[in-house]
Amino acid sequence: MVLFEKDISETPLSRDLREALTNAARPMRLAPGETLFTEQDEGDAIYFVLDGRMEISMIADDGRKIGLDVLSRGAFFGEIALLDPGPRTATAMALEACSLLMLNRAGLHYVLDRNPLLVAEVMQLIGKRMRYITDQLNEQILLPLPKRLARKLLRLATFTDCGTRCLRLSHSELADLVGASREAVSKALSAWNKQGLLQTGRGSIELLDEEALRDIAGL
Amino acid sequence: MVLFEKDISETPLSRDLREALTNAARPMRLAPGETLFTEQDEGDAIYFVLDGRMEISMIADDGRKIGLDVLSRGAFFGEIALLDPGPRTATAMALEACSLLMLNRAGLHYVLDRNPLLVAEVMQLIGKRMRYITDQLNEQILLPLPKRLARKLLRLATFTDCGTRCLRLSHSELADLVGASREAVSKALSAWNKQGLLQTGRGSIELLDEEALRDIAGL
DNA sequence: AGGGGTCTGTGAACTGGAACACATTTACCA
DNA sequence: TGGTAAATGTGTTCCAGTTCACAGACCCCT
Repeated sequence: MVLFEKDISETPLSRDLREALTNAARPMRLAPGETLFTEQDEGDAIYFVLDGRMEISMIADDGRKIGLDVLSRGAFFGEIALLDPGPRTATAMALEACSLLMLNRAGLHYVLDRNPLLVAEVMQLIGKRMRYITDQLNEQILLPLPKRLARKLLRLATFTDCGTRCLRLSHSELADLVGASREAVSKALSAWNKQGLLQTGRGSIELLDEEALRDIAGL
Repeated sequence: MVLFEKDISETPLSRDLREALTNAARPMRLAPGETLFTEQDEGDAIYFVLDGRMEISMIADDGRKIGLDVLSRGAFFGEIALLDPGPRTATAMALEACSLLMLNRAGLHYVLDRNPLLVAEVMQLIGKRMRYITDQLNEQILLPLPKRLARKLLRLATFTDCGTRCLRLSHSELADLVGASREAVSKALSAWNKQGLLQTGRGSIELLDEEALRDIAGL
């Protein structure tokens, strides 16, 4: 599929669902830079991220790449082709070494047949994903670049060992994710850098003043 | 939810599903201009359009309206709150007198409990809807106004009694639907009018040269 | 008939962000 | 320890599309 929620683990799966899925799913690993699938590929599996970061993106006709999301532990992706047989709608690539859990359609139905009570929970998960996608749609269309960027930063930042929140992405990756040019992103970031809202470094950004960023984001 | 497919009837529901839903659902009518629900409303029902046209839209913080779709016979909407309890993500209003079929969450589960074989079909329908939404997301972000507009025209045009394809929407409604200003839409339409691709009239547009439009749309 | 309201056409000015064009800086590795 | 590629900073130009500002056109209503 397409747009993803980092915090699947914050709205955790029920113990039952988690166990059922884990039993039916197959673990797998990807090397850094490895492509799992591409738009138009056939495939009917959903994947859960156990470790590492996966990048989901689409390639436009003119070659432009749109990053849809960067997923880490707890997130899932690939649900569209799982539910509706047909080509994948996006490309999934490992930004770093990743460990995934893979469940294909047969596996899903195996689980649900044996455990009909889980149907409702799965449907709710899907509903949540649809909510998320429509939110993205809005933001992309309605919000000006600074807001979109601030939101992405807040969404994607993860806690480091030293307690600060930061993210490891280049300006151009970030630009893909917010649907803007690399230059525009650079300009915004260096402005915020000067104002002390964040600290940019080659390939990484550390959030210093989340409050102010949230403010810019309109949250 | 959000973005809808006119052609649910082209990918028809199975006879079984259709019957099951019809039995569990409740028919209802809306007067022209009547609002069925608004963003933030509570509600857990999905609706099927039997007759008339429903407009689905979202209101941005700044008051701007984004039209998401205009649905007629065969389409459904409201599936997000059906699957995931929570506020509605869009507003549904009747453009004209409408006749709908309403099915709430309890109804859905009633149907699926009694008829587990339908689970797979329902999931596939949802998957299709997700495909559709992500397509829209792309188009909105990637395509320039003329392409978006031409696609909308082709998508929304319906056959009239005299065999031509036309649509009954004002320029500003159309502008909302393609995420552009009324003026920009007017300019494009009157240019195409002059070139003979279509025939504009107060509140209606008749497609004359679908081939050329498809070409502009990049299809 | 007339008159307000909603549509539609079309200009002119403005603007966010893209595209282009470089100058630096930094990492890394041969 | 240079050398090269990637990542960044910043300015300039350009353009699609918005906003603003009107002028007709058409519609319905009393």
